[in-house]
Parts: sequence; C-alpha cells; structure tokens
Amino acid sequence: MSEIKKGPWKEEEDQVLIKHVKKYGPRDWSSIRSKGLLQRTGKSCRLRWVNKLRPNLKNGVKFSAEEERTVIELQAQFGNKWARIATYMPGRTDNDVKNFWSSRQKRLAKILRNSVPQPSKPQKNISKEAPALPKVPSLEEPKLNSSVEERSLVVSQHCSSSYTNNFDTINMVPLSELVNSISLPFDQELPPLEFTPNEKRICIWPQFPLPFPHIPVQTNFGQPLEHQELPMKLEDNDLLDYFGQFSASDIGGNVQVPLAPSCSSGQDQRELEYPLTPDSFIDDFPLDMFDYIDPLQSPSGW
DNA sequence: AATAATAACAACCGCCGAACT
DNA sequence: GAGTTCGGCGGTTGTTATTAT
Repeated sequence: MSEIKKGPWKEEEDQVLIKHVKKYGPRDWSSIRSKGLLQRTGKSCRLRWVNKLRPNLKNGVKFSAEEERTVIELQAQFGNKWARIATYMPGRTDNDVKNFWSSRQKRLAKILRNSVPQPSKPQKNISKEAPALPKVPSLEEPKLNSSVEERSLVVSQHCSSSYTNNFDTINMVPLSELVNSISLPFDQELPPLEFTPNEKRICIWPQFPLPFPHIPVQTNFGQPLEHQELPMKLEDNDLLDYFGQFSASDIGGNVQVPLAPSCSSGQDQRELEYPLTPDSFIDDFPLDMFDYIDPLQSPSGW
C-alpha cells in the first residue's frame, strides 16, 4: 500500500475529491484511497470535503456580528458541541465554529491575565512611584465596525447606568471558600434560542453565586464599570488562570480576594438589550475595556 | 523595515459509537 | 457476541496572515 499523504491539499487533489463526490455522493471516503484515486485517508478526505469543498461554505468570510452572537448563545446552551452549533449556522462548519471560539477564548484569557498582577513577577514601577494615571480614554468615537465593539456600546451603557448603584462596599471572601463554591449552575437550562437577533428580548439571567474578583474598570465612556459580577465557569481556563496566580497554600489559607457583591441577590430577571449568558456577559465587553483596568493590589497588600 | 506577537485558519489525532462481518 | 472498520466529533497542533512594536 502506498504511503499516506498528509499536509495541505493541492488543487488536483481537491478536483479528484470533488469528482468522487459528484459521482458517488459524500460517502465511501475510504474507497477513494482503496481505488488509488488519492493517497489520503478516508477521514482526511471527508474532512477536506466537509470543511473546504462542500458547496455554500462561507470560506474566507469573517464571522458577522450575528453569527458571533449566535455562537455565544449556542455555546452557552449546548456547550462545546461544535457540530451541533454549526447546524444552526449556514455555511459554517464545526471546525469554523471551533476555531472561532478558540481564538476568542485565547483573546479573553489574555485580557484576563493582563488584568491581574503576577505575584511571581512583580510589576515594574508600581510601588515606589506615584500611581500611574489612568489611561485617558480616547475621545474618538468607538469604532463600530466590529461586532464586539458595537454590542459593547449597549452593554457598557447598561452596566454603567444600572450596575454601579448600591454597591458601596466590597465583600471580602476567603479564596478557599470561593474555590469550594464550585457548584455553578452552568447546567441550568437557558432560555430557548430564538433567531430574531435584532429584536430586544427579555432574558432570564441565571443566578451566579460565585462573584467575580473585584476589578475596577473604566470604560471609554468615562464611567467606572465597577462591582460587576462576571460569571464564569470554574472549569474555564480563564478562571483557572486566575487562580493560578495563587499558590495552593494561598487557596487553602486565608488569602482574601476582594469581591463584588452578588448582584443576583433579590433580582433574578433582568431586562437586557439581548440575552446574556454566563460566558457572553464578559464576552460582550469591548475588547479594549481592559485597557483601563486598574491593577489589582498584590496579594500581600490584601 | 525588521522582528515579535497575535489571530485566523487548516489539518491531524485520538476517542467513541454505529454498522458490518 | 466479539472483533473490525468507518465515520463523526472535539481537542490540539502547525502554518500562514496580520498587527504591533
């Protein structure tokens, strides 16, 4: 048997594959190799067809704002069931959705990482010098060509007007307790998706007993975004990264993390511009929001 | 302009379940 | 019923393109 070919597909190979599918339909992938048409495995052929050659694919087309929101909502509802999510998104493959989500998660992880101090590597110029002035938000209008930014306008305004009220004190919760309260209601059934993305909807925002570490934030609009309860999954790498900032002894000990009070208390239903899911809430902040985060105190200063 | 960092994309790998022998 | 093959899925890695420094 000839050696199996791997790596990028050539145009000629694509043509052979397309020809085969035209003749026999998208099946019998293994026969392509057994017939000597291609030196690719059946799996590889199938993948190539499904992800690149299939008709009506949106190859090279960036995810639109609506697609992005659909992914966010569906991921919250189904989890990492990319194939299932892709069935709701014409022209997109599970691989597309998966890659899109992965890039997005990396981006968010980076944002979060940059927003908390690294105890092992003390930040330069923090302690001795005068505190750095917060970055002056640009006076330019926020660019609205990006979906995230576009949506963040609504969310930020909503947050700054609604959520900064009545939160004058900051709860202090032992980190160990926080870690122990791992049972997040992430299995909680989310409202069924409705594909009427442009209309305003009421969403039931599930309660999240786990508050997010307090991160003072300033938005482009000059309004502090404080005391946000940023829901997150404990199994989420972002959060693990966050806790990775502390040693195990810290977690078992009395280290305290400044936390926002739970804004879910006493109010379960919120009327929002569009449904916020556990992930989508933080996801919907503007990408540059974290540029204005004041660094947290180092653990020793708590 | 050169380099580094990051994002986006393409493809492979391993696992699993269904179908087949 | 056991073993094998195939196809589907999700995770991961490698490559290329783009952006930032």
